[in-house]
Amino acid sequence: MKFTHEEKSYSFDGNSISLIEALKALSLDKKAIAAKFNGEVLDLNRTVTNDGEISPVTPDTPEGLEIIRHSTAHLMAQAVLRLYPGSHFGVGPAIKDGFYYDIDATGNITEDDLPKIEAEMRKIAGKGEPVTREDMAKPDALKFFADDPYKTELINDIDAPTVSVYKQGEYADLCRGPHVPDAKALHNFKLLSVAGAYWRGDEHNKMLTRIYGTAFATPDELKEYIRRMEEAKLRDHRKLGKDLDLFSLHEEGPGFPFFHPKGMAVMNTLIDFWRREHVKRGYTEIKTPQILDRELWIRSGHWDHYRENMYFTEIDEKPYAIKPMNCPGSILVYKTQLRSYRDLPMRLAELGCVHRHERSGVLHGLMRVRCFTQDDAHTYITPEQIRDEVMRIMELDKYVYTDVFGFKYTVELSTRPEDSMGTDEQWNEAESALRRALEETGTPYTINPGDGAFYGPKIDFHLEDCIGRTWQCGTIQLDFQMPGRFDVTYIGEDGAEHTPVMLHRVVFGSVERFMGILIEHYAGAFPYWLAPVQVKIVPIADTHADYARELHDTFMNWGIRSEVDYRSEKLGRKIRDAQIQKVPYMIVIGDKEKEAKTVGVRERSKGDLGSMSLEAFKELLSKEFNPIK
RNA sequence: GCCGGUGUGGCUCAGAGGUAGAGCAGCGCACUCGUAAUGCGCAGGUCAACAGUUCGAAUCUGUUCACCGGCUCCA
Repeated sequence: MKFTHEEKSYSFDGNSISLIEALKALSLDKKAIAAKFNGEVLDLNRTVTNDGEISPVTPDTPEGLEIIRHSTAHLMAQAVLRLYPGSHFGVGPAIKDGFYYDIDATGNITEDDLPKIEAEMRKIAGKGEPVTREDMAKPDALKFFADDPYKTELINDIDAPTVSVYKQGEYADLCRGPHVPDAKALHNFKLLSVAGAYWRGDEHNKMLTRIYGTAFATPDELKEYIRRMEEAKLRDHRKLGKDLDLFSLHEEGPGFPFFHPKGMAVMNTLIDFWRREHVKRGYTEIKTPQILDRELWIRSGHWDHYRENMYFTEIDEKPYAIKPMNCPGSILVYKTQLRSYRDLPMRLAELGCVHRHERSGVLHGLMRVRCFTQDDAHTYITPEQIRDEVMRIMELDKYVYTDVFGFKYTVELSTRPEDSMGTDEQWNEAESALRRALEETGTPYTINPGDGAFYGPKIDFHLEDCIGRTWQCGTIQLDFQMPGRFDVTYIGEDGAEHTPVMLHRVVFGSVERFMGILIEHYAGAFPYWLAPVQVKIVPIADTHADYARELHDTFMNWGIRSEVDYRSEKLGRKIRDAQIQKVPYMIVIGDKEKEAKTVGVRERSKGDLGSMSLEAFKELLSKEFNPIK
C-alpha cells in the first residue's frame, strides 16, 4: 500500500492499515483528531485498504473545528445522560459558532443547570473516554435504539442499508461522524444557553430542550469569542436606541416602535437619500390608504393566503382591512388610466406603512415589528423587460448596500411556497428569470426553497446584526398573478390589450429594520451625513453662550443639525457626554475663539483638530462623505 | 403561538415575609472652568397588572401583560 502527503510518501506491506498508524508513520499524527483520506474526512481509527493521499485534520482547521464541536455535543449528551438518566436525544450538530443538542430530558434543564452539566463534561473529558464507531445494519440499529423514539424515526428516514453508531461509555448515538478518537481531546468548550426547539423543526411536534454551547481549538480563541459576543451586545440597537434617544418601545404598543426626534432625524435623512436615488432612477412616488375594502384583499389573494397576518376593522358596518402590503393600492393607481406600452416600465414607488400581525414571541426591537414602513415600489413591465428591470434593481441594491453603507450581505433565491397561487409553468418561468438575472450579474446566491411570496418567487438580500443573526432587507419579487387578478393591462404596439408583469421590490425592506441594522453596523456612531446631531457646540464657560448661540444659528442656516451644551459643567464633562452620544463634531469655544471668530474643532475619533475659521470648518464638513449632497 | 428566563424611581442594579436602597440622570445652590465625569443639597417608587395565602407580601402561590434567549413563522 502506498500513501502520499505533499512531497512525502510511505509504503506499507499488507493490505489494510488504520489512518492513525499511517499518519504516525509519516509523523503527521501530533495534533491530528481525524484524517483526510482521498478528500474524505474520517475517524483516526478507521482502517483503509487502498492507496491514497492522506493528511491530518487538526483542530485549527475549519474541518477540525467542526469535529471538535460535534464531538463536544456528544460529550454534553453523555454528561446530560449521567445527570438525567433516561433522557432521549434528538439531533446535535455543529453550527456556525458552536453546537447544540436537542434533548427530551427526564428533568427540567434551565440555564442554572449548565455549570453542573459542564462540570460533568470536564470530568468525563479529564478522565478520558474512548469514542468508537460501529456500522450497523438498519434492522440492528432499530433494535439497538428500540426504546428511543427519536433515533428510531431518524433511522427509518435514512436511505442507506447500514448506519453508523458512535459509542462513548454508556452513551451511544446514531451519527455519521467523524469524531475525535477520545473525549480527552476536548478542552475549550462552554455551554451558553438553553432554549426550546420543536422536534424536527415542526411546531406540531413535541418541544425539546436545546442546549447551545461552543468549542474552540485553543483557550484563547474561546476567550476571544466570549469577549466578542459581550462586545457585540453593546452594539444592540435596542440598547443604543435608548442610550442615544432614537426610539422607544412601550407596553401599550407591542411591536409598534415610537420614534423620537433623533431617531426621526436619522430616518428622514435615510428617506431623503432614498427619494433622491429613486428620482435619479426613473421612479415616481405615490401614497395609498392604510385601510381598504376587504373585497380588494379577497381579490388580491391576501384573504386566502395572508389572512392570518392581517388586521381587520369595520367602517359603517362594512368590513375593511388594514393593509399588510402596498401592491393592491398601487394597482388601483395604475388602473386609473389606460396605459400604453410606451409608459412601461412604469415605476411607482411608495413609502407604505404596513401592519402585519406577528406572533408575540417573534417581536424584536426594530427588526421585527407589527407596523413598518416599506420603501416599496411596483414596476409594471412587459415580459421582455424583466431581465433589464431586475438588473437595474440589483444595481441599485448594490449601490446602497455596498457603496453607501459598506454592508456584508448574502443573496437568496426564494422559490414557490406550498400555500401559493398560479401554475407551475408561471412559477418555473418566473424562477428561471430571476436565476438568469443572478447569474448574469455574477451574484453569488443560495436557494431558499419554499420561501417565496404567495404570488411569486423572490430574490432576497440578507444583512447581519451585531451577533450574526441575519435579517431579510431588500427583496425583488416577480409577480405573474396580481396583474391578471386585477385585469391590469396596457395597449401594445399591436393595438391590442396585454397583461403586464409586475415587480415588487424594496431596497431597505423595512425602514425600521434597516435603521436597526444601521445602528448595530455603526455601533451608534453614525457617519456624519446620517448622525442625528452632526455638530455639538460646547461653550467653555457661560460667557461664551452668546457666541455659541450665534454659531448654532449659522449652522442651522447651513442645514446642519447642531445642538449647544449650555450646562454649567466643566469642558471635560461636556466633551465626554458628546463623545458618549457619538456626535461626529464638537465645536469648543472659549475666549480665544470668541475673540477671533473661529471655532475649536474636535472630531469624535481624531480628537482635537485645533482652531480654524468658520469657512475652513465648512470646507471640512463639505469633504465628509455625503450621498445626498 | 411554543419552551426557558426576567420585570424594583428616567437609566443601571441591590434588597428574597415585618412595610424600599445605591450610583448615574433630573432639579436647586456654589464653582466659570481649554478637550472623556466639579462639589454640596433636594426631589423622585401603589416594587409590571390583577387575584389569592398571611396578622403582615416587592419578597410565597395563581392568572395576565410586556421584555430577553431560542423554536416555529416572516420585511
